[in-house]
Amino acid sequence: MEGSLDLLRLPPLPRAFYERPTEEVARELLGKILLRDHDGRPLAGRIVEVEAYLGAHDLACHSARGKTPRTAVMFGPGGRAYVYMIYGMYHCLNVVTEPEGSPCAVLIRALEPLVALPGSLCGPGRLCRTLAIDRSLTGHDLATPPLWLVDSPDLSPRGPIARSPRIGVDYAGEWAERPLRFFIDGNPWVSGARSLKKGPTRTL
DNA sequence: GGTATGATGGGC
DNA sequence: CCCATCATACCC
Repeated sequence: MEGSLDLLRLPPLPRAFYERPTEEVARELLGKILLRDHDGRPLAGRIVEVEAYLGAHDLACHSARGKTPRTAVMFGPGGRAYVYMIYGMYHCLNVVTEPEGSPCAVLIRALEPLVALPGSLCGPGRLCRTLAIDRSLTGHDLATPPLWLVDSPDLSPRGPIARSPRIGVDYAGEWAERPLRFFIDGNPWVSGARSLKKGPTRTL
């Protein structure tokens, strides 16, 4: 945990970072660092895999079915957390993007651990379990503890970025094929290395 | 290497 | 009924 104290001092990403086109934010989130203060334990990981969800027209995006209590946070300003429960057992962490009224988000799919951790950060469900992230954090401002994002040019090498279709959204018609999953090519912490079909992949 | 399936709960 | 998932079981 020696390095964690330095991480805690890094300035958070400003709201303006998130209130831009979602695909741009998704790409630039690769390499950024997610910090979690859980009961005083500092946890940290570097983002290596994300998916962009482009709003009401994107049939894979939860906001495509309109504004509901669950998805309301996506309709608000950028830079807040949207956490939902999936399959009754897991949670997924999203970062709300674009200005108020444009209900878009970026799903955080995998992190590379930066400190010793009690579990895996590979996969959206596992990373939420390991970092103790659940729906109580929906609406949380991701510029403040206990869950926040920072940039560290020295600690955040990005490597070659690749893109592919998103995972688990086959029901979304044409939107299922759009290459809106972004990941650091070759990074061992990227999910889907086992039996998941990743679809066509290309480097940027 | 691969595919199949159950767990489990809230949203619509 | 639907899942933006994971772990386990079983079969090549």
